[in-house]
Amino acid sequence: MSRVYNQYCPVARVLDVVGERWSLLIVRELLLGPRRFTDLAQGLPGIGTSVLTARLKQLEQNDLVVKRTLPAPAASVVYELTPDALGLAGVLAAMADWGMTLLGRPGDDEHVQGRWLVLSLAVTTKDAQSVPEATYELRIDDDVLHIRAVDGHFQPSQGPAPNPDATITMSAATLAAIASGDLDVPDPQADSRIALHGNVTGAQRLLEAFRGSAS
Amino acid sequence: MSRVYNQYCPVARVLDVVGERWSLLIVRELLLGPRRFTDLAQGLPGIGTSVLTARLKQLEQNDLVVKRTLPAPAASVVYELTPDALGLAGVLAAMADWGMTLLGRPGDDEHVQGRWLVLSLAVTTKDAQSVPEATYELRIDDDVLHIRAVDGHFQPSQGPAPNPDATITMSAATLAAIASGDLDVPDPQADSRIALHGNVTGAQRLLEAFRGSAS
DNA sequence: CGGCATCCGTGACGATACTG
DNA sequence: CAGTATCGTCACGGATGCCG
Repeated sequence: MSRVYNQYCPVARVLDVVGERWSLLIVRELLLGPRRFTDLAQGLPGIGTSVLTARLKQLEQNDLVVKRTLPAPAASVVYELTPDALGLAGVLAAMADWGMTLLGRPGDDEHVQGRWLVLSLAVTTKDAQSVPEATYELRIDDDVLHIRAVDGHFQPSQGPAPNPDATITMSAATLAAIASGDLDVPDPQADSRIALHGNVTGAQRLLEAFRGSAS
Repeated sequence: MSRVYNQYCPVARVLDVVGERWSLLIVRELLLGPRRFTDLAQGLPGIGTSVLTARLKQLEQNDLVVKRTLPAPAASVVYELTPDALGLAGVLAAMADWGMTLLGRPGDDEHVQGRWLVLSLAVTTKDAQSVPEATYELRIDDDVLHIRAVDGHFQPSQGPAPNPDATITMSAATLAAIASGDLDVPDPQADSRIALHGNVTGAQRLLEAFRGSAS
């Protein structure tokens, strides 16, 4: 069993459960929806499969993750968060909030994945109510995910949206540039880096809400 | 330098800075005010002085902690959080919030310190506005700290209060029993475990606000 | 190929002893 | 009191191999 702090303290209890290296990043990955072992591994560059196995087992024992076998045709296994673990969303949100101020611009040898940025931007953006209620599908490099804007906040999920009102296609580097404030949201007609379809003005509002969050 | 994730992700950035073992607990200790090396060590049972030194150095390099030499008579050195680090209060609060649900009751071999509970209770209690605005001094085992109730929330700090409106004396075990919901706040006249002085009804309200937070 | 166990080198951690 | 030095142990990262 893992090292525990043996302190009767809520903060220490949290660290007992998700304080080891990689644990919270696994939760980050699963916050966008269930994932398979291999997909988790490639969303966590450098983790090593044995550590991933160990962490998933530990999270399972603490009822934060369940291993579920997909029905018939897929014949695959996915890991997903339990309702218990959804309380961790607040912790991740607080971390994303503060981490935005540390973000700067991507380093040269640094991994960049659209899902990481989208998740953090979705939970930290303060003026989500300036974005029209709709479903926005985002295609960022190889990632496909979507954001539902409802009740003045965002619900991000992985995968394509069933009925997207708008589609946004861009590279992770471009999204990083927007988040860091380096790039104003340009007129998509004039800028080949961003392609919008469907509800174009809504999509532009979404990107504008993201602009400069990491400054 | 420590292991970093090399991910352009706000959450990973936070973990790069405070993700190692003990780091966040050091921040927890300092959230109640500046502390000396030895006091930090005894607030973090099991840490080992070399690790504490290493963590303090790392936190210093990231401008989260400053080492300050106290004026004349004290001739001592304290560590305190920088304004940058105060953003971490939100992270700790979110962790305390979720950790409360994991807390249960203290284990046999578990360390219990009043300051840990008071800090978490102070930042997570939802109905702080039911407590009269005042300064409450808490003496819990060997810890002395105080809470200012203002604007419907609590500001906890270590040490005695200059002008306490009320004083509460109890053991950490008793406070744990209240937090876990095992112990209703008793009439202090009838219960020798709790001693109240000054604004007794205000102090009772404070304890009632804490009751059952960890259930 | 996805999921996981195993082995190994390196580094982080925990405990204790020691110094200014 | 405020650390540094040392050392045994454990966790991590990377690679390999097994098995459905």
